[in-house]
Formats: sequence, structure tokens, C-alpha cells
Amino acid sequence: MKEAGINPDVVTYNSLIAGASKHCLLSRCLDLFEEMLQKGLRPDVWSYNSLMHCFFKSGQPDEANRVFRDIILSNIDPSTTTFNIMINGLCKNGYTENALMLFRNLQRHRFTPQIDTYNILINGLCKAGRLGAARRLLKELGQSGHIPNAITYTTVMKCCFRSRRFKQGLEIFTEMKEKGYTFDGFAYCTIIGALVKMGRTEEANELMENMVTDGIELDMVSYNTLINMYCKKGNLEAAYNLLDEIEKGGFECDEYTHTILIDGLCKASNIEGAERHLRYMTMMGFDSNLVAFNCWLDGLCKAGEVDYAMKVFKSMELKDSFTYSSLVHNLCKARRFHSAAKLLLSCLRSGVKILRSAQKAVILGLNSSGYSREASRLRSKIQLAKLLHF
DNA sequence: CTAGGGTTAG
Repeated sequence: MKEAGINPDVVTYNSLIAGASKHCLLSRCLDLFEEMLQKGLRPDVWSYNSLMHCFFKSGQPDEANRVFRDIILSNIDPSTTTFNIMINGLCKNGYTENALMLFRNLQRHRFTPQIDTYNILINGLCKAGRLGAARRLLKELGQSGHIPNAITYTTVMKCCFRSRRFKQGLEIFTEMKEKGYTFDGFAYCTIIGALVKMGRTEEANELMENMVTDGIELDMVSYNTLINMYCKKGNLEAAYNLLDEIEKGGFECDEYTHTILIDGLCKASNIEGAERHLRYMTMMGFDSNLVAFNCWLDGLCKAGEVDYAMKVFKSMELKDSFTYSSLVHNLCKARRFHSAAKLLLSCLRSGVKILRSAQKAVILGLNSSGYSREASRLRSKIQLAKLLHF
């Protein structure tokens, strides 16, 4: 454009900023913004919206908030997208309560929220585990005269599956079908993923075929869902064959793909294969291999290699509640109740949430192996720890 | 030219 003597305008810069934002390139966003100002171009609401979004995506909610403030206090009118980006960004950064407050403030100031805004907030509330609030908002959406769209349905369905309310989730799926909503890749993957988790791979397979017949082009997420289905069926060969097809199609496997395969290898009792794949994944520098490590750790325990698993556990720099719950469970299965109790206590100290069933297994194990004093001490520690996290 | 739903582990 420059060579042709065409001057970039605001839309040109906005396009570039949007692209940088999509790829999480915050400094590039800021440079472009600066360059725009230097050229004497006035950023518009689109520029600010994209910048805000990029700050949120980069985990800098305070900076995003500052941009939001600038918009409000300047003579630029915020758009509905401005509010949507704010509400979504706040949710994604753990500020669900603030998102809800912003939403309520908007209502008070006569910004009638549209269906998109409801969807964003319902999703945020679900992910934060605030199912009651999400349900209330869903009801409010209906009362305000909006008709739930396919996104609303997918969001709520996913929310049910996440909280293991499979029956309820399937009912939503049926309702969606009966009301004639069009299924896109998002809806299909949600339901297929849940069916696979329930072990209903035949039905999952049928829906996968429906998805293709409907003419939906498979993307990386659909491929991952498909690979996961093959793995759960125990057909690792089909999973690997698919990898070739994916790469021929110009897609690139992501951390989900590799994690699914690692778990598949573990579940097929190929622990060495899993370890090799995990090493490969680490070498390739994927941003997160925590889930893969958790799968492998669980696989090691299930294969009877508890000592090795403990060694791996100690070497892990990143751990989450899955890591701990799974290990505590497995230690109990191996009848190592004292190690399990020690680990459980360290969770209480650090505030890591651990499955109730894992806690129960430790207490039950200590009791049954004649350590009832230790069991009751542990029980009271669990009770006391609840005082810390209100 | 911007936002929002889908895929992995206990």
C-alpha cells in the first residue's frame, strides 16, 4: 500500500491490530496503536475495543480496564461490543462478580442487554461454578423477550456436562433438536464429547457422521474430538491414521491432540509410549502440558509404578487439583495411606481443592488399617481447614 | 476492522 502511495487509514490499522490481537501479540498491538497516533490518525471505538481485548487475552485486566475508562471518559461512544468485551474479559480473568456488576449497571443505565451479552455472562457464570446465578440469568433472558439461540443452548448444555449432569444435558440436546435449531461444529463437538465421556461411543460415532453429512468442515477441535473417540474405543491405530490426514489437510496438532493421545496410550497400557509422546510434546514447547502430565501420572500409578509416579510428581513444577486428587486416590489404592494423608495435608495447607471421594478414601483407609486415631485427626483437620476458605 | 458457545486428565 505504501509503495502504491496509498495511505493506510483507521480501518487499515484496526485490521492489523485485530490480527495481532487474535494472535495474542500485545506489543505489536501497542506499536500499531502508537504508529497510528503518530500518523495523526484518530483511533476509533474499534481500535480501543481490540486493544482492550488484547489486554484481557494477555492476562492484564487492569490495563484493559484503563482502556475502558479512557473510552468512557473520552468523546468516543462505547458500542455494545465494548461492553461485551469487558464482560467476557472480566469473566475470563476471574472477575465474574465484576462482570455481573457491570451487566447490572448497564441495565440500570438503559442499555438493554442483547442475547450475546446474556450468552457471554451465562457462560462466565457456568465456568466459575455459579450455576444458580447462571440459571437465574437464563430465566431472565427468557422473561426479557429474547429467544435463546444455538449459542445459548450449547453454552447451557456444556455447563450441564461439566457439572456431570449428563441426563439434563442430553435433555437440552433433545430440546434443541425438537425446536429445529441448526447444529454447527460447536454443538456437535459438545454433545459428541459428552457421549464419549459417558462411554456411549456408538451414538457419538453416529453424530460424528451426521456432522459430516451436514456438510460441516472439520476443524482442529472436531478432529481432536474424533481422535478422542477413537482412543476411548481403544482404536489407537485409527487415531494415528487420522493424524496423517490432519497434517495433509494443513492443520497443526495442538496440545489437546497430544494430550488425548497420551491419555489414550496410558489407557491402552502403553506407558512407555505415553512417556515418549510426553517428552516429544515437551520438546516441541507446547504452552501447557500439565494435563498430559496428569494423565501420565495416573497411568503410571494404574500400572503399579507408584514410586516412579511419586518421583515424577516431585519433579513437576506445575500441579493442580487434578494432580493431587488423582495421586491421593492412587496412593490409597496402593494402600499407602500415610503417604496419601501427608499429601492431603499439604493440600489443606496450600488451599488446593481435592475431590471429596479422595479425602474419604484416605480416612477410610487409615481406619481400616488400624490407624483410627490418625483418621480422626485428619478428619478434624479437614473440618478446620474449611474455616480458612470462606 | 472488534466480542461470545465446542476438544484433554482425577
